[in-house]
Amino acid sequence: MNVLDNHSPIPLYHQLKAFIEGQIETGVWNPGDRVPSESDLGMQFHVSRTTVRQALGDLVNQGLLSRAQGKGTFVAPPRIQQPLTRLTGFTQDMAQRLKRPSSRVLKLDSLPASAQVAAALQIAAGDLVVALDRLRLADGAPMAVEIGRICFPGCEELLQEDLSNHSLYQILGEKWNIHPSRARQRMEATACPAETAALLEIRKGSPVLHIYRTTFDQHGRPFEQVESFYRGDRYVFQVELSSE
Amino acid sequence: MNVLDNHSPIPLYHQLKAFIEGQIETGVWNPGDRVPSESDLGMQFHVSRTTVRQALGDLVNQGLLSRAQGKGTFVAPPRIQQPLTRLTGFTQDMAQRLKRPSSRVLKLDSLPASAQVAAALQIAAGDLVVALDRLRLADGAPMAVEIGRICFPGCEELLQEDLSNHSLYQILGEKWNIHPSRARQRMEATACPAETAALLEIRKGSPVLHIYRTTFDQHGRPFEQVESFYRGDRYVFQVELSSE
DNA sequence: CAGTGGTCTAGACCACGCT
DNA sequence: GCGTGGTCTAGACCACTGA
Repeated sequence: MNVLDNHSPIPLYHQLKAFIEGQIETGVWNPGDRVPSESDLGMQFHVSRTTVRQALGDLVNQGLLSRAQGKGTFVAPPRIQQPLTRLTGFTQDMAQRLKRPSSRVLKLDSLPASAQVAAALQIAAGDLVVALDRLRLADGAPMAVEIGRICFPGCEELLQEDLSNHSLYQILGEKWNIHPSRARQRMEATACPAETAALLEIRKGSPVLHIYRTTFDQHGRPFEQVESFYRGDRYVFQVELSSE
Repeated sequence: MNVLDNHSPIPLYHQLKAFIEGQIETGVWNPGDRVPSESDLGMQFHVSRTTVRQALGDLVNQGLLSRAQGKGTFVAPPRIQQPLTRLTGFTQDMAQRLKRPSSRVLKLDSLPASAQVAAALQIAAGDLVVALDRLRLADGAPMAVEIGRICFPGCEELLQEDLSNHSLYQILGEKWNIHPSRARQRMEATACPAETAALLEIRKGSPVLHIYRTTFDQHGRPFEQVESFYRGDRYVFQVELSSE
């Protein structure tokens, strides 16, 4: 039996945590098992119940254990924490769904930012931004219309890029070292406007998932504002929510 | 000065936490300020230092305070990474949007689970679940229809509860110690079916945000499967995405 | 009922940061 | 040196669970 070392500079509750983590990692204790009671652990390791509780409390916070009054302390189920929602562009999103992405560029231009876009991108209204509008297809069928406004130092060179066949995010990463790291997204169900409906090959007024996204790079700077219309009958958005 | 109530069923450290949160929310204590020392708080509120530490520890975990050995405990800077998407029920969601939530119970019954619901709740098809269908209103106007299926040991007692005037999640927490901690949500834009449209006071076929959610408690057990229809013209869903 | 975790006390000694 | 938080003890009573 592992014993705790009173003279170690490592606090007793840290040593106890390490012991418990070991028991779980090596499979001695399995998910759903009840771990020894607080008094048992205290006696076994010759520490007070308070110290045991400090160790257990930390592990509960990390999600490794869960407590139930009157019943005991249990090994928590393994964390699935692969969030369903990763920040991705259309290309990667479709790849995850096992669909072949492609694009038709509707507009690629440089124009002054509207007040709303400027606010999102933290620039002045009227500053030049790159406008990139694309029809996005999955396995050759229309999936979404994206209306993008992009702004970063040197962004006007984007106008030379081939954005029909290459992922915007891939180009930004390779040529400008800009990596999307965070995005704020607003989503609602709306009736599809006529012009967009024609591109998506649906009837005007059909339900579409209407998304506004502002995307931030690895330094927290917003570089892109996109408005998208996803066909309601073809696209399901999944998200994992947590209470913390 | 606020004093703690020894005879309240609310633990002293909870009361102390509430006091401190209040000081920060009302701006009496500001980010960067040092809060009174642990011994000071103990003397001021006539509780032991251990109890003070329990309150402070919780608040540090929530990110509201930060500690520095030898220096003191400080009000933490407001978090930038405040995820826009918290796992909440309708009641809390509306409160955050500064709208007054209310409900009309459409159905409260016990019935056998469909195959799809059973799979989500990890039970056998045909096992009894509580069916709770509600029309949800914001400031008195229809906002969403929720079709809920709930299952946990003792769930049939839910049939006695007043679910028109009380939050389901609040009741689950108070009476059964069930706390939503994680949820998986699928969302799409659909045309509203006729029956639901009548309840929402919109035309049949109007765009609605159609959501399927499975909610898990603090032990990782699924206890609820809800299908919701939110009025597209009144509800915007916000989510924060991250690349990690 | 016995056993569990939840809360709480009144101490103690230590490591750290400042002055 | 002094005040801070960090660690730890040896108790106590409570609420809850399950047999």
